[in-house]
Formats: sequence, structure tokens, C-alpha cells
Amino acid sequence: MPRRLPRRFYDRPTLEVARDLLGARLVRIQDGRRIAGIIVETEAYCGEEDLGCHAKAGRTRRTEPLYGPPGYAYVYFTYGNHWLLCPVTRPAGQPEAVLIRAILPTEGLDAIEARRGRQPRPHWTDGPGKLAQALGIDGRLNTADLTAANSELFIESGRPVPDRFVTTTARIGLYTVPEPWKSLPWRFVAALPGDLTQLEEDA
DNA sequence: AGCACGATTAACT
DNA sequence: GTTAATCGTGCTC
Repeated sequence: MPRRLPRRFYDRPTLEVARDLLGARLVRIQDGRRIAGIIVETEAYCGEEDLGCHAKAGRTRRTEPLYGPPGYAYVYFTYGNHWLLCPVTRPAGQPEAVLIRAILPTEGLDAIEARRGRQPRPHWTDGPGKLAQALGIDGRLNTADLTAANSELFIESGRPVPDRFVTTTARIGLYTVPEPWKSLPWRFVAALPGDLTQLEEDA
């Protein structure tokens, strides 16, 4: 039986949280119904020292959620169109988070198709802005507590993804970020989507 | 007030 | 692989 990930899950080193979120299930409750998918791609963003992290700007109106306690959502707007979702990690005062970059849809397919059906199905939730659109995630969910019992956005434990299915690469989209941060292998990808859905069904 | 840029996407060559 | 779209944010003047 899947359970909602507790605050202590997020209160760990961000690279570990990013790795361990692979295979977990992102769940959005809307109109009393579940829209969900298995997390298959994440990225770690690690504080003010990490020049790829928004926290490099310090504590501002926008970055304030990053400085809060772990287990809350940092949802921000970018490129004039897109909302991106990041569970906050580490204790309050340490501005770190994990960007969820892709999921495999498992529940609420009709709702997802209604929002993403103009694109071919493989592209419904294969990007951070796409999955936010698919699940109806926007700025209203910024600072939402992912661990609260009545939360309409949370993450459930899944079956762990074995290391042989996990690859790491540099983070995406950091065009003007200097080295070494631009190239650090802080992106985690669960390969072989078919195998992952099989894992879930076996669970 | 103005400006450069962005943790992207979709469409195109 | 390349590029336009689009607007909030943070910084400078």
C-alpha cells in the first residue's frame, strides 16, 4: 500500500532525495479525483553556492519557499508560460530543492488528455512544464505542504528503482551557468519506462 | 523605467 | 539541430 512520503524523507541531502524520488508517484487531487504518474526524471538544486539554483540570488520574494522547511512545494513561473514544481529539501534556512522533470501518467488519463491531448501521448508529461500543465499545477500550489494529510498535491512511495535503471547527466537548460555547476551530474533519469510501469504493476 | 534573462515548449528546417 | 514565443523577476540607471 503506497503511503504519503513524510517530512523526514525530504529532510535529507538533496542528491539523495532526487535519486530516491525516481519511482515514487506524484499525485494531484482535483475535483476529488486523482491525477498521478510515476516520477522518472529529477534534478537537484543545492543552495546559494550552486550558481544553477535560484537561491544564488539570495532570499527574495520568489525564492522564499526554498528557505522554508522541507516537504513544501516551490512552484515558480518561467519563460512566460510555464510552471515548474520542486519539493523543498533540507532543514529551513538551507535553500535546496528537487525539480521534478518528467512522470509516466498512471491515473487520471482523461484529465491529462484533456489538457495535453493536442500533443502525442509520449509528450504529455515528458518535461517539467508539461507535467505541471497535465496535473493542473500552478502558482496557487506554491508553498503547499506536500506532507499534510489534506494536501491536494503530494508524493507517494513507490517501488524503488534499481541502480541499473538510473543514469545521471548534467542538468538541463543552464545555458549561462558557469562551471562546474553547469556540468555537475545532478540530473537523475530512470531509463526503460516499460520496465518501470511493470515494476509498479508488480508492486 | 528599462533591460537581460530564464530549472521551457512547440514548431520548424 | 534551431528558434520564436512570452512575461515575471531581479538588477541597474
